[in-house]
Amino acid sequence: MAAEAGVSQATVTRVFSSPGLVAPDTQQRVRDAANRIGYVPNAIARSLKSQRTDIVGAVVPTQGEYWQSVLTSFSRRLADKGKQLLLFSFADADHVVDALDAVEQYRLDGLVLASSTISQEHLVRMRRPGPRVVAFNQPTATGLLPLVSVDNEAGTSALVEHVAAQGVATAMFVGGVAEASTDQMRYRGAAKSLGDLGIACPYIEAGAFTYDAGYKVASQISEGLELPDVMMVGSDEVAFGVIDGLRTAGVSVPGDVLVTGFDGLPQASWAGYDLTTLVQPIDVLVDEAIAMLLDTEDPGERSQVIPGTVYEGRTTRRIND
Amino acid sequence: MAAEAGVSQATVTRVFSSPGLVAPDTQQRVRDAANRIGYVPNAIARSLKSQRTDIVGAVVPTQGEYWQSVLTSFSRRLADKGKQLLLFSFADADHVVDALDAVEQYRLDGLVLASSTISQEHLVRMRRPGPRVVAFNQPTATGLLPLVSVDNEAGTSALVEHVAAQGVATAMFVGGVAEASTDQMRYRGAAKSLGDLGIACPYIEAGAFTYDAGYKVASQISEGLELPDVMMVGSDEVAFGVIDGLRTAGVSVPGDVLVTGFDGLPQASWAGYDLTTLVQPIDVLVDEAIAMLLDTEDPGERSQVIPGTVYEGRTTRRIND
DNA sequence: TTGACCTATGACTACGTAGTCATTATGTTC
DNA sequence: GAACATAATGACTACGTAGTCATAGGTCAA
Repeated sequence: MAAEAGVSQATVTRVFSSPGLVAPDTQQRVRDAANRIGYVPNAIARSLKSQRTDIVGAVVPTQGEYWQSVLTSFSRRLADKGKQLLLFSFADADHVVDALDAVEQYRLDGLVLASSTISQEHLVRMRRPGPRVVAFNQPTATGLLPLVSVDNEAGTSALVEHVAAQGVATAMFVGGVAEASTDQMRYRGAAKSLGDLGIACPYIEAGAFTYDAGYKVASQISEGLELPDVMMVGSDEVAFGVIDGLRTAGVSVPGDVLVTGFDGLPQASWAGYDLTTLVQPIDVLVDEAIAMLLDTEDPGERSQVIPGTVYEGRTTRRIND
Repeated sequence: MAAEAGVSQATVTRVFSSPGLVAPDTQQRVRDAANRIGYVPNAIARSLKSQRTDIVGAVVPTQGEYWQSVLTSFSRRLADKGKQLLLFSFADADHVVDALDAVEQYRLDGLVLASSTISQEHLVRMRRPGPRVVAFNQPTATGLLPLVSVDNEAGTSALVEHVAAQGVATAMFVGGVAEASTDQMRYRGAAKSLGDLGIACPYIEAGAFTYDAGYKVASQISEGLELPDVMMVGSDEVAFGVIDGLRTAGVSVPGDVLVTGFDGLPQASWAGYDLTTLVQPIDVLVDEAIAMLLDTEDPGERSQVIPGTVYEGRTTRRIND
């Protein structure tokens, strides 16, 4: 390439990385030559030399509407900053290790660990010098890694407050996976706030954060016939299943049972469900996470817990109009 | 690192890339040293030298349930093969160029162009020596790039066949974006097959491949009061909006109008919708695309058009039981 | 015992860039 | 016009690996 343009390699580099240092006509000569032979700067070589890849890694589970929207948000925000997103996904917890192994080989500018099912052991392992690491919506990481999370506990509390205003006497919490730290926080917020009102809140585990799991649980519960006034579900996706399960069993939502979700997925506001839920400000969370990864100023291991907002849908509206 | 283990750099490399060539005890010595000082092979340097990154790029729009599931599928399949996925996403067509620019700098092992809105001009630009490129579900690319796609035209034909069996006299096609090549193919299949039955099929453009666009269109149409027997919608996501829009306006689906979708999203089989749709075998499409990218054997610019299957949901069931 | 052969390892170079330093040409000041 | 600052460029090296070639020792059969 340098030969083609009749200049030194150093000048070629300058044209593409600091054009201000090269005379206009030389610059033109180099660019012409580049177009002629299809030269494009090699990001791999640049990364090797500069020790910066301009790539941020994300370890994310392959399933779940919520994670997909988080991923989308990350991708978009990073693109705005000229960074790329390298995706390490894993189907089940066993494969997390594979993903983490791969992560270390690439010298990423930063790494996002998003998933409520990464074990503490694995989290600790990522606490090392080198690229910044941020845990995303993963309360387990508290104290182990810098963390960005929605305020799960306050979230379900706020939902309880809203639901209580509709007048309820009995309640139930439908979680996804009991081991998940988000699930625990959300249940705690609900149980505590309901307890303050003198309402008990049994925990039922759906078994997964999926529509099917919610559907199945709702079917079983509606067979048992002891329906509570409100079912607080740990995630929107599960809540959709719960609603459909109840309705299929002939139970009216919100006529017979109120239902709340958590996450604020786009589908929550779809007319078919119009689910009352705690909306996570995903873009805010993501921006915060990116800032923590890339801000060279502040190397502090601060963590951020950001509040969500309650979306009041039809699934908690007592008076049908 | 070599010094720490008391061996040459070449031996260190061998331990991590071709362990068979190193004596067991030497190997142990190297691994111990690596653990001691936290050494991990540098994928950047390896890529520079070997001219292989083990990374496949994907240019995908940031929005749309369908693309998200495609992305998920790619990520998972690639991980199985020890490859990583570098995500280049773009919000609107203007940003595609930025993504393509970035793509060229990284020497990727392959590139997937997934989006029905990348212009032919941009597609042609990617026709260059170097990494393999595959267009995904993007009929525009026919003849320009190797293509993997579901058979859009045959898909809507199959849907017509199913719908016709329910007995319909009038029809309508609700597309997302008229310029999108997938939209065109799908409409063509529907119009042709309906035409064979002597049924006209006007095209209505929702304006976007979104729930909201579908909802809005359905609201407007139901105000006009000239509802057809069946509304064939160009994508599931739009179809959900159409269904909710109709139902909100007091129109029964499938009582008054039958509705079909296209894509086969997970939500299609949710009890709330149970949408009749053309299910794309995404994993098959993705596997095929990956094979085309990575198979060193067959350098042919073959293209693959893969048939989908009709899922018969409640939205086309005439007799309510 | 000797040559053929295999195993385990080291020495060396290239991959394409960025950064440091050196060099030359071009002004600029008194 | 001498001394000096500035702009534009080249030469050179290191980043960490993979692949090629060379070397040292060991095994085996004739």
